[in-house]
Amino acid sequence: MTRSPRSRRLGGEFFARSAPAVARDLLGCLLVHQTAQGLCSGRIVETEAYLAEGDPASHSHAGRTSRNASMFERPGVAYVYRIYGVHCCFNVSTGREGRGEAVLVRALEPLRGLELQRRRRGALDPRALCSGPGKLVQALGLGLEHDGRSLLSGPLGIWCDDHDVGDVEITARIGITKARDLPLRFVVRASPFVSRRSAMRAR
DNA sequence: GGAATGATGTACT
DNA sequence: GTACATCATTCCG
Repeated sequence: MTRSPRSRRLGGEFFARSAPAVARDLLGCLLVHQTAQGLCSGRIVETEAYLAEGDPASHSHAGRTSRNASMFERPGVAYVYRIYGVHCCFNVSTGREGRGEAVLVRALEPLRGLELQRRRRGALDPRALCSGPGKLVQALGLGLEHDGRSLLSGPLGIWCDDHDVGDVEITARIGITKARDLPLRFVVRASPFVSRRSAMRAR
């Protein structure tokens, strides 16, 4: 696997596009988090788009609330929420400010800070470190305190190094009960680091 | 005030 | 494949 020497931080214009476009283009980009413990990063291999309209599965579907407020923030702001009382999921707001769109990052290929990531998650196979939305949040040291923080500057950000991800598979989203049929999940087909659950379900 | 519900992960059969 | 931990948010009365 090659790494380009040049990488650039994604700016507001990248996230200002529609959620599906952002979700697709985030594949291959690097999610990076710098803490006092060290720097951790991973290459994004699985995302899901959640829309502002016509998407009952989106947290913004019923309008703006205190929980989902970050989805309505300027594009490039983190939306982090707790799920099942146990885990947290990491999203980025997209589209026009106030619209209520976001992209959920579901899986990473761990890159830098592997030791620290293992410590946070327990001694594990690299494929088990970030292969799920709750896992990657834990591995990178993210949490609810990052909700509402901008990714455009500061210790948490997304970088692009023009890595070629190859074939992208587009499927239905995982783990939702509404709008199960919308093709809004984007997966790097060749990656062994994606979440394991299948999008295919009998209906 | 009370109850239902999850964009999950892990362990176990 | 199924069971369940665990709690903030949301919705209803």
